Amino acid sequence: MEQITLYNTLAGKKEIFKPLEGNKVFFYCCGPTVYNYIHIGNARAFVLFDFIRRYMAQNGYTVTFIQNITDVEDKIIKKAAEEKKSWDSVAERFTRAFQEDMARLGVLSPDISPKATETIPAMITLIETLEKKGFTYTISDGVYFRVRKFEGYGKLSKKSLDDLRAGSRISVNDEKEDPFDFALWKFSKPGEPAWESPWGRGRPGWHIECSAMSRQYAGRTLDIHAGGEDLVFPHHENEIAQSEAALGEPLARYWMHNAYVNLNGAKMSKSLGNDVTVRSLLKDHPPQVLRLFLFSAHYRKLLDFTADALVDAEAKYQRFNNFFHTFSDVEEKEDFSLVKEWDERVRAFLNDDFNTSGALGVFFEAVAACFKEKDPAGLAGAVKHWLRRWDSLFFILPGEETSLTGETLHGLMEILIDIRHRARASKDFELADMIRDRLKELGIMLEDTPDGTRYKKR
RNA sequence: GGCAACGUAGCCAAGUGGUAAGGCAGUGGUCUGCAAAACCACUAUUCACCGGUUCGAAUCCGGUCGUUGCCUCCA
Repeated sequence: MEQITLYNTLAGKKEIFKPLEGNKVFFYCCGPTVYNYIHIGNARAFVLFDFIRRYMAQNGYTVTFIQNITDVEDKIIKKAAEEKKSWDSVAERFTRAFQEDMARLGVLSPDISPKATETIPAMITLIETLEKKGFTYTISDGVYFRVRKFEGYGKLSKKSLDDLRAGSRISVNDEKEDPFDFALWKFSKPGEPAWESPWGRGRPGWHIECSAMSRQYAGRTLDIHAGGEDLVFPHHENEIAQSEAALGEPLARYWMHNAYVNLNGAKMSKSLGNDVTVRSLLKDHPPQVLRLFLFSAHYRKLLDFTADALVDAEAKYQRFNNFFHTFSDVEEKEDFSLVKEWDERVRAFLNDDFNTSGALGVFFEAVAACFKEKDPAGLAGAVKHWLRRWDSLFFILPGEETSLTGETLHGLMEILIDIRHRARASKDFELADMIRDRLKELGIMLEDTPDGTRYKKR
């Protein structure tokens, strides 16, 4: 079992990761609210935590990965009203879109993927417990959590209620005892989705679902609770408050948060309308390129999504592509002794708070070493095998079929290459170049090497 | 206004006490009919700035400036 160090937001520092019991890891990651297509910033969190989950699973931990789908929420209702559709059809459509985007990005399905609407009984039970302990009160539009009564409020985000109040921009609802009290249960207006509850017909508040689900599916304190940096306050702070107030034990031991993706220097956000969807990016870029972009910086560091950044990621992808293409005749073979040092460095980087950027650097060093070797066949075979193994986790390498497949096509290519060879021999470069240019238009690149001409599909 | 994070070459970025990984771009060369790919050489005596601690600091401490974010739904 690898020893992993990770940055725990709750502790405010890196800590050695130790599951509550043995090698069992209950890992909860906040999922999407399904009212729109996800953007590249959303994808950062999902790609990252899927990566971490799989790295752990491949290294001796038994991971149960839980990721909710928020399928009832104000924004979904709003979107449905705009489109004149039912709220549940909107939720269904974007749930499917989310799952498709994830699959294309190479993100595995969670072990458990509960929907908010399927977990309402557990939420009601939790609110009842809070009510018994005096943490709730009811006003005209819903049941609220009494933030002041929970002693540790602010321990995750390192904020005190008084600091927050000083700079508060939130509009104060006169009925609320404190502006930071939040809704556990919202009463429904006519036409809005509604479930029966002891307090009246309504729907759950946003924060309660993660608390209820993690309890229902893990049954105890989580080992890891993860999400984007913007969820620290108030979402995760509120989850902690309600869970710990109700159950008297920690909600999670380790809290992990990824930094944002900015768009040309400013925050990318669905609500600001400057988001770039994964769906649109996948039209022009293979998923590997998007993942290379996402892995290019440490996850706790801000990533700026720019045209240059995408060009950079494309170039990295091409570098790998050229490597596999150049050594396409070399058979992959397992020879760990040749790659041992690189492998240890990659592991050291990943074990130190999942430093994917450092790990990528090692991959490129290995690639460069193969190109530099005078007789690289032995090394390249081992590096190819080694990279492919890591790629089951990273998913950044080009697929196997970079050269044309199919015997007929191959035969045709041989003919064209032969004609061009003859043209060159008789110094008919016009013809030779025409063949090369026309093939290029089809996306087939010719390369003249000392061992003859070869081709690849771009 | 309050609270944070970050600031490493033209760009991206790793490195958190022992003397600057890696990728892209650039320049010169090798190879080529010309290319492509690849290789070789060059490209930060220096890590925003100013002090301090230390034998030694990009790395620790204090201050200054700058960027970004959170304080409202948000990955």
